[in-house]
Amino acid sequence: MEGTVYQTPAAVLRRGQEAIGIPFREMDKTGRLRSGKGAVGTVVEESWFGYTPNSDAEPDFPEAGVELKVTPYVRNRRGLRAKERLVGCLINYETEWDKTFETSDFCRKCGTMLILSYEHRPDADKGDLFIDHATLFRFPEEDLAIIRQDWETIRDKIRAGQAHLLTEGDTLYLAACTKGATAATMRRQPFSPIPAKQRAYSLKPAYMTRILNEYVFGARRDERIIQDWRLLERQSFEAVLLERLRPYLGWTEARLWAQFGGRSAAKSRLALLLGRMLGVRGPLARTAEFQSAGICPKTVRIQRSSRIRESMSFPAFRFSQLLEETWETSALRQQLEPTKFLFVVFREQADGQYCLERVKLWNMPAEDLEEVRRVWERTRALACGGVRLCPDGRVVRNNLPKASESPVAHVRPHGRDASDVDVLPDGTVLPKQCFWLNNRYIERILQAE
DNA sequence: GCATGATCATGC
DNA sequence: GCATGATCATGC
Repeated sequence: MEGTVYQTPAAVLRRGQEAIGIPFREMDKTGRLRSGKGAVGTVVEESWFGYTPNSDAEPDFPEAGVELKVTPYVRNRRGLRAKERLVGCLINYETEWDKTFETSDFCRKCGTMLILSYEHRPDADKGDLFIDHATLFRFPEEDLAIIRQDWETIRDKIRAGQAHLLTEGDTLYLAACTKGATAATMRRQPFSPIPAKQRAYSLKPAYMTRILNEYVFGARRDERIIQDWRLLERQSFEAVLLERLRPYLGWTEARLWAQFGGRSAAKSRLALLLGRMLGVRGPLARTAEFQSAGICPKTVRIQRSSRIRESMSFPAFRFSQLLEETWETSALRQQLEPTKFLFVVFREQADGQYCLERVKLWNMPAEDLEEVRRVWERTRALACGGVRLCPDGRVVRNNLPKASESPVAHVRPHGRDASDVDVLPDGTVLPKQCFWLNNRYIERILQAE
């Protein structure tokens, strides 16, 4: 309470446990919820623990060495999912480059956290929500190995004078997310004159989802690709993946199926094979590492002509939803920015068979994400009465952004068929659409080394 | 050969 | 039944 000094982690935990089940309305002594100012996290800090919120590099309870995190989750038909990333502390470009992981601001601040979880229900009044679990959390060694590599990736980019090129997709669990009133909040960086966006250490939504499921709610552990985390002391996660796959490079699809047994005609069959090659029994996307890092496998077939025939689709959007979003909150940005894509590349041989050529872990560079943003903004602008439809033989042409108009992305239909439609605010009916990454763009990514 | 619109096949 | 990842088909 007011003035209470919590000396030990156990004392902080005890106070956290006492908060379970109390509606935020009852907890709130300063009327924050009523005024709409400040999130529930602030209410818990101020009214329940009795201290002033800070975002500096010290943990919230310095004597106990514990940082407090109040974090929401949502339930859907597929279970429980973190509602948002968990933000730690600001990244001080001027000082962090000179540290080790152990002495970093992130480690000092978030090495031990008290995680208070609550279910976010969109239609409920915030005051009715309440904390349901209090968990003292330290990163398990196997996660820490990946987080340390992530931290080093961020530090190395600062050292290389590339803080302005940081993006969430650079890393697996720990990310450098933009932070500030606007993304335009700029900071100086020590090794380049170019100003960089202010960023904070954060745990990605996908990793938070696993923390909640596995460590807070005690769900069954997900299958691991890497059994022995000590491997990660010497090699990056990517290097371990590549090493496991090396024996199968050059194999045809038929030979791979012969090796692993079974067969599938599914369009995702190449991704299935990838799971077998990595020695995973269940779906690859369900493994702890892929799940936590939000790695998105994409199979790519390169034709004899060196061309990739198909562009890469994303889930269909609805124009009504597009108009409600800002770029910062948009589904498209969320699908791209924190995501690592695992390209599984098969190349067509002279006999027409496709052979595994390589795999590549990739995330979209910041400047290309900006180009996607322009395409997104043009689409959004057109949605307000600007879409023109023009029947042409058996197809209906439109004026949405085309592949020929951007080096990176375009918009195209993506429904079950022509009867699978969406409606514009002005009542115009057109086939469901989605954003695509241009096949030319994917070719460029895979050509670059 | 390529861009664009249209549709397929699977898994949940 | 539907969303999703992936591929097909037409016309220039």
